[in-house]
Amino acid sequence: MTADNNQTEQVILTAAKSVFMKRGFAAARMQEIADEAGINRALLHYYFRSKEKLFEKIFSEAIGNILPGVKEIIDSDAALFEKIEQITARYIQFATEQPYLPAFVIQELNQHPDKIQMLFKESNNLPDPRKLVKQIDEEVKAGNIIPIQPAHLLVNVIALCVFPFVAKPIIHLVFGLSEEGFKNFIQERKKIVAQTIINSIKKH
Amino acid sequence: MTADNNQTEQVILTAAKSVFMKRGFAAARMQEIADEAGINRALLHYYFRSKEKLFEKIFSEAIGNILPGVKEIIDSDAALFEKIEQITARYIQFATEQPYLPAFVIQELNQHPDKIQMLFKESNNLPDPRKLVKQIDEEVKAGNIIPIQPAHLLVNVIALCVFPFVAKPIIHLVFGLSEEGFKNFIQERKKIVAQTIINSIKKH
DNA sequence: TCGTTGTTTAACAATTTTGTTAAACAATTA
DNA sequence: TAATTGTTTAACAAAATTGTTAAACAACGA
Repeated sequence: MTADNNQTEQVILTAAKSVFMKRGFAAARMQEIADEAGINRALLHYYFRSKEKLFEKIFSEAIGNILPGVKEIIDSDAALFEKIEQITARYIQFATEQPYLPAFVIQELNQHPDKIQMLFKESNNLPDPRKLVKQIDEEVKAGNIIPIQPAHLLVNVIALCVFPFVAKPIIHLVFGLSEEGFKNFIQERKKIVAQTIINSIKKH
Repeated sequence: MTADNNQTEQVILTAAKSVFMKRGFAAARMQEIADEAGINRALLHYYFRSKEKLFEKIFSEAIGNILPGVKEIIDSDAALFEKIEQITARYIQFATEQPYLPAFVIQELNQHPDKIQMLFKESNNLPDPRKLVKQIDEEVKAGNIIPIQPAHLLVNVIALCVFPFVAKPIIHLVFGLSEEGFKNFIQERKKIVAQTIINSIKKH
């Protein structure tokens, strides 16, 4: 042997993640994964029997990566505006580190909703929005924010965080941004998203 | 012959659009398109030589369908808040009628940015945001709205409109919505998105 | 009625992709 | 040093998919 068991397994997983996220399941090629891992296809199947199995591992890992952080914030005892700031900061930071991930998850989710929903449920980290929903409802009743349905507020938060990553090529195209310009744009959003959301629900 | 030239061509295009949008280019199968069109694969190639050619036709048609409307609003002389209301209403209406389209465009755009950007440019309907950008800058200078960079404001608008369609399966999952419930949720957003955006830039 | 055009059927070629296998080899461990 | 485990090579089997072709047929217009 050249490297130990665990090391190549990790190399393969890293390569597989990269290729699956760039291409999506259907367009991903085992050969490309092998190349990117610096090994051959035979060894790929030696470690992970099939493309499907490899994919499931990657996908589970990916969502296991996002969900706990969101769950933690949602369940915390922080005040609403604070939570919004935490969620946006965390989400944008995360997507900055793994820019292909949101589009990848969404893509596969749209193509095999049932299968993917299973993987989500199996992860046992699906955030339960009920506590946060209640918190929002109470802020509304207390008159601290304008009346808004919690579901819409939450979708607004996630939308503003995630969408720019998903629509990156369009943003490049429409605003004529360079790679550098896009990075800068994203950094700005760390402040702007929370501010936008909070302004939108503050009482005037 | 059974139907005239133009009729089957249209039937094929409709089927192809449906399949490409559900599956994306890589996962779409010529057989499925033929089935959905109620014809056979041979005839598919008789009309459109290859999968690629068929795809390009579908994609060009799809963007040719979105862009003019947005362009029209952007270039109009309406006041800013009015424009925001028009854009959101139009966008959500459009995505309601073609719910797979946003995810589809985004997916292909992420997978072949160069090729797809070409198709966008060829369409000659790429909205030029400069006029709207100027309008926003002026509203800021006039003190009518809080200071915000136009690019962020525009991205916010599109994000709030489009994201729910792209993330439909997640929304179903997290909020436990039925198909009916989702439709309802979208209808609510027609009002909420414009309101959210306008609140977020109004002076307090 | 004849020719044209659209259409189906069925078979098939070509290509791509996934997955398997056997043989040889390398490095580590007992 | 011998057994084990990881790894490569290369060839190949199997399946899926795209694209082509020839033959027959149906409908319509000239």
